[in-house]
Amino acid sequence: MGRSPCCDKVGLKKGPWTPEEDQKLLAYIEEHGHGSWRALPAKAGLQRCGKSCRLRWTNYLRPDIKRGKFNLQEEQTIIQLHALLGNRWSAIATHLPKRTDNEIKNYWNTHLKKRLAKMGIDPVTHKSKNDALLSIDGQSKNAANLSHMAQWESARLEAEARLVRESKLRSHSIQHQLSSATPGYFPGSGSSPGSTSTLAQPPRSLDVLKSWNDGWSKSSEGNGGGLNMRIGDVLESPTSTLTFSENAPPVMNSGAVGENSISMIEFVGTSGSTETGIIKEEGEHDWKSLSNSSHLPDNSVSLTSTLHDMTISMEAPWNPDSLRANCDNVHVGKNVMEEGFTHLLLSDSAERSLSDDGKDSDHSGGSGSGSNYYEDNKNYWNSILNLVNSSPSNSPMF
DNA sequence: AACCTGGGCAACCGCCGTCGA
DNA sequence: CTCGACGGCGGTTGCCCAGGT
Repeated sequence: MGRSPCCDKVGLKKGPWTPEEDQKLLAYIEEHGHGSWRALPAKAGLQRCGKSCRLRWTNYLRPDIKRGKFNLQEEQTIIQLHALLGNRWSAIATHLPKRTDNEIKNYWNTHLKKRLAKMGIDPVTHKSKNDALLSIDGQSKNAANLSHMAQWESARLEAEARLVRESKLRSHSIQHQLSSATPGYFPGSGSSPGSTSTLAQPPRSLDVLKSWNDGWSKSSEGNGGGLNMRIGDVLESPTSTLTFSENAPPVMNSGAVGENSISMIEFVGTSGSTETGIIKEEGEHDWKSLSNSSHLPDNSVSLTSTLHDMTISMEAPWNPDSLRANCDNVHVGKNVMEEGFTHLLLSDSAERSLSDDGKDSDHSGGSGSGSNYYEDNKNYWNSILNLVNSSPSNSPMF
């Protein structure tokens, strides 16, 4: 704070880069590596600030960047990871190694966000907007929301742990590469240094973990009873850390859980409501064609990503270490990635789409489709967990 | 042909976390 | 422990261009 902007210096150029500038930057980095970004412009003969050079390099000039249209799988990955991680573009970018966080962010803001909105899905919460209109009794609502929160955070914990592990691995491998490559740039290396944010980058934070712990610590002091958490706080910001009300501990079914421990969340579904959005958009050929080609009765495809209607069973205390170990044991097959994802996101969820008359079905009482819905939900989120637990390099989609 | 408008994207801005002196 | 330098991140801006009027 109070620090002067890096480009305050008079004479430094701003705005679009010229081919000559690109060439200078490229040539310098290829020869010397970027080293200190602040010192680079002078050495490379550029009238730019170091930050501008870094951005130009990471977002445009880097040789391992894949440009052009996002394919369907990339879109799905972005959507699902966004559901987990929120606007943490760099984290999302780690699963799309050839895409920059900036590119993903732009694509989200200009395409995917609008698409989800048109489908009736809140792009922030990834919930159907119809949810807000459904009225259910207070307790079940609280329970559902608590479950929502718990599952959400569980998935995010997994993702966070995954990032920790990946960054460690990357740091390790990069140390190896450093011995044989120019600093800061590894031309021709088989495995790219990753996206913008993956270059030996430590995870940004484990704020979720911390919050969870904090919340749980608080809860241990509380009555451990009701479902009184502040729903809005939890639900409205997938990117935020958790907020627990003073007297409203998250409810864990299990008995005592030690301080600083986290209870394992298990996806145990119940019947419940259906929240859907319907894709009926002209011109969304990829999505639409998929729906047509599969076993769908019509063009209606619902994209259900809710976390409702799950109950959680807190079975055993766990901690970040156990979580990490748990992640290590997860192996995701190619089929899961290729079929499960597409299927779950586009086809599977379509089976619970709304009817064309737009009338939402009433599932509050747990209709006969509830168990299927539960299965779908479980599979959906398991697939996301699989995604975040799979190494990008292992993923067949890359 | 000229003008308007909206979409897409590169780049900038400001804040934050980390690290070393 | 403090402070400054630095890099990274997410939000936002503004330019460019294509399509419409």
